[in-house]
Amino acid sequence: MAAAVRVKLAEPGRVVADLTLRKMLGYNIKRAYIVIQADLTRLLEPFGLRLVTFSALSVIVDNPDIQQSQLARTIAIVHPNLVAIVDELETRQLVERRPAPGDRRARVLRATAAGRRLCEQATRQMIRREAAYAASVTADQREVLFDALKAVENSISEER
Amino acid sequence: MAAAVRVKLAEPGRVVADLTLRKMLGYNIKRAYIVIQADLTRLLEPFGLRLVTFSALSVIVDNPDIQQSQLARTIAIVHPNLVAIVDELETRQLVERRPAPGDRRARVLRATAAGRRLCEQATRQMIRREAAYAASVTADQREVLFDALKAVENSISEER
DNA sequence: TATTGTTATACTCTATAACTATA
DNA sequence: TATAGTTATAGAGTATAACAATA
Repeated sequence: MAAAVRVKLAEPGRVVADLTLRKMLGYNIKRAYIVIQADLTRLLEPFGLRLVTFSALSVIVDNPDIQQSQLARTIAIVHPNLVAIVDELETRQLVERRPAPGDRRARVLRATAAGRRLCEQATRQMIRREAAYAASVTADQREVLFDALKAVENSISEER
Repeated sequence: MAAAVRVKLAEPGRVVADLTLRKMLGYNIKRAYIVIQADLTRLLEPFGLRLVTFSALSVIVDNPDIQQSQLARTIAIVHPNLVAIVDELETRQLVERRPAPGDRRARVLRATAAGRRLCEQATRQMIRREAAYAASVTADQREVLFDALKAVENSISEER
């Protein structure tokens, strides 16, 4: 006669696990994103930058005289939300809005010397922080990680 | 005599790139997370589930009689926010709140038959969708991706 | 008719403070 | 004194609609 199977319930102290979820990329990437995002947000705080303002500044530095609409598309935010971001950077005199030559609707963005300097400092810190993440994986793994993230991102984006 | 270097500006049509940002894990993971998250949210819509309600349901199914506080810690959300999530699942009769034996403060969560069924169906769809992502990377790359994400997540979490 | 920049607005997600009832 | 569940609330982040100016 078979003994009754006793289902193990969740008492305090019992190990509770998200085993099913951990098999899914969506869940793993969310968990990793949350901690990285919090970590980098903290890192940028002394510079008075948020992740989005840093991203915007970085792209402006790399692409002098970029239009706001181009910037919005590049960093994947809807254009109404970019206004406050550029306002913030402009108020701190890190970037300038100038009339776009040849299109009187548009305005082009250019980083000031102070903006370029701040961006450089922040970027240096970010790279250093990233190196700390990389310490937990090999160089090969890091490369695969980057390539796989982009491949997945593109495979989904291209569908719609 | 050297010709004056003409800086290429951002005209409409010019390729604008986030090259500096793309060297950073934080940026790549954010971009990938956004598209995956949107994709999976769409997938769960027909089930009447959001990503977080699906996560909660999945952990409850896997851990019968888990306490709310344990669940909150497991899926990394602060406990006040779990209340509405469990309310939602309970209203739809996917889970039940029961008094916790031995601790009259606590309540334990158990999935109903309907909850288990819905979770199973949703999980099957999620796994199928994940397989589509996996098609853009090799099996080896997928494994490295998962391991690297967890390694990075843990390397940051352990610091604080 | 479409696009650029803008304002206003709403909705989701996440975080904190504070309460109650128990331990 | 600390913990479990709860309520209320506030702050990010993100999305849509609608407008003026211009293409």
